[in-house]
Amino acid sequence: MQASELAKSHEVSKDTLRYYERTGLITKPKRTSNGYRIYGAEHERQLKFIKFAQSAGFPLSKIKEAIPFLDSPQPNCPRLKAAIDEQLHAIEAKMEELKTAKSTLLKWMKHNHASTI
Amino acid sequence: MQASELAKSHEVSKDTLRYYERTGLITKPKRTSNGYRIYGAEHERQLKFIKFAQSAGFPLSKIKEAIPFLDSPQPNCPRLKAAIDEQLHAIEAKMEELKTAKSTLLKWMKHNHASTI
DNA sequence: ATAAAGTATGGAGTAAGGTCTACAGTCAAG
DNA sequence: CTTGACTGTAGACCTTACTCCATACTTTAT
Repeated sequence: MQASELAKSHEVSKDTLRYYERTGLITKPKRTSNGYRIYGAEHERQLKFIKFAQSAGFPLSKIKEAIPFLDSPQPNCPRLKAAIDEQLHAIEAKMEELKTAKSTLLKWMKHNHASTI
Repeated sequence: MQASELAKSHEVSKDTLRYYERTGLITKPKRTSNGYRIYGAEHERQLKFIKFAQSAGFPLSKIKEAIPFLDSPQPNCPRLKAAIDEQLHAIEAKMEELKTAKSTLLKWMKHNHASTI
């Protein structure tokens, strides 16, 4: 698979693919004799994971740490488990924050002036 | 009130105060004869508002637009109301996203490998 | 054969929200 | 009167996650 095909099917730009490669988020693809990158199923898995993890709020730096475990031989990696756990807590915290923000906005909406804050 | 007092009491750095002033987020404070800034209750209100609005997810650019209405003579500003409404929707959307991310993480936690994604 | 489209490279630029540096004037204490 | 803490300035730098640029080679289509 060439760059543009992978890019299109995963809704990223070719630049982003190169960026992910540079920063070690995805593994370096093999090249054709002319130097063109050849991507495979491995890269699709990685991209899928990256997109999910991003939507779950992980920064790329954290995602990068997890990538090696993606096709890990040991399925019950405790480090990965810990990372997930940590992120679950982060998500809960963020949801609490949003709830608070929401109720403050609602209160403010009613009174409609800053002293409510 | 001098810079460091305001900075400390509102948990921002003096640099941030200067940054906010430069970018028009807070009003320019008067100066003593030697050039030192003198902050007042006005600035405290502004900082309080900025911090709240940030926690509600507003970017500084949006916050800046709202600052003039903070002590607005018209209490029912429709533009402000619209902005709040918009942000409320953004918050709801974000919460939905988080819920999805959370349930995916939980599923993943059970199966504990990437194919779950 | 030639042009359009695809790929490659290193490096610069962007946006947001600060943070830091270097240099200088000012004020309170010993 | 000097030392140290505080204040000021302009402007460079930081982090994150890209995005764009100039330039150049290859492949595909007409």
